[in-house]
Amino acid sequence: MSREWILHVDLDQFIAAVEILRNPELRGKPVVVGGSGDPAQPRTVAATATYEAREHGVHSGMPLRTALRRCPEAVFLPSDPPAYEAASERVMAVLREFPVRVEVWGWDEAFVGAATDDPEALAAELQQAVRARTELSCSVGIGDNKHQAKLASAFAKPAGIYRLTGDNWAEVMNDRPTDALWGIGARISKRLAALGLHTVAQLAAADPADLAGHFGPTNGPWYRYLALGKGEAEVVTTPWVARGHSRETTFPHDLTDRAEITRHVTELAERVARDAVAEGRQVIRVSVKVRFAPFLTRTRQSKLPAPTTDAGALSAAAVSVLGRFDLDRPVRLLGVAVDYTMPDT
DNA sequence: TCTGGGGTCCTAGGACCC
DNA sequence: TCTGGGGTCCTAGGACCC
Repeated sequence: MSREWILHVDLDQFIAAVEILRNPELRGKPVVVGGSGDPAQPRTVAATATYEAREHGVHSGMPLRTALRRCPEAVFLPSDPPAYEAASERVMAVLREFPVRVEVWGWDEAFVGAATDDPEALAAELQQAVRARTELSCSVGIGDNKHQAKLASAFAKPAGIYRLTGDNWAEVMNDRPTDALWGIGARISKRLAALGLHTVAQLAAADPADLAGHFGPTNGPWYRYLALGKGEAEVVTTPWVARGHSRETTFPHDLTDRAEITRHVTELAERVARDAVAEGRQVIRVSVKVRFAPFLTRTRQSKLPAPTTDAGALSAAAVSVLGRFDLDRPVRLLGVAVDYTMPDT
């Protein structure tokens, strides 16, 4: 008797795997990918590191200069988003050939909805097809909903299959810390711990009204739902409509000259305008982000009088918003973000 | 370890209006 | 008149995720 399952397909070491596919000599070596690939460049971090590099204490998010210190023999490669995008599309195309529903969740992940009486067999077929057609390895999690399937794929790594459902949720998850849940990070986990809620089981047993008082009417009760193993179970196959778009730059060295800062904001706004035109979207709000040295981030935003994609109008708006900052400290990052008008609203 | 870039969603507070 | 309450819009910031 077949029923609905949610599978989470997670490509293993995706970025590194794509790089190794292009250059097989990298296989088995410590490889670090990030930025322009120059480990001497300050303020650049690793997007990913292979297991061989991780053995030296290198991990994603680590500054490249630190990675170089820890693993001088590592191969440093520049990040190449178009290559990852192309590889990702090949994988998603393989998944779509099955009689399933596919919801793409970033470059290296997808949720798959399927009616089957043997989800493990389907998972194995997906893995084999992806490997045969793209030479990429993936892990597959099986669940009643996206939350369970997502956690399950992490337990399946590398290249495995794992089932996490209401049947084994408590047994597998109850004693884990709250940040094991998908949607609870270090900050919330710490605040929960301060309330005496350290484990998933403790959070599941907490009073929803109490949680609402501490974390808001939506978030508080939602954290408890996560701890109970609940989650979204609908696989949406229609393409995602982006809410907005942004461009930002961290400068290798701080900016102090006002004219130079204004010039960079103008350029970022023009890039965002080109992106909006390319995506065929109208802009309704413009935000400017300034990160001051050493690491203080501030944003200012402004709703436009009317939707537009005009580069001149967007840069003028961004520069006007920039004028509301006190630029009395060195600047390490500038960003321009826009919100799009949404169809049917 | 001196901390990227690109997203999404939620919350809180003030303005404004009735 | 010195003062209520609700609804909505806008802004700034925080948290999370890949």
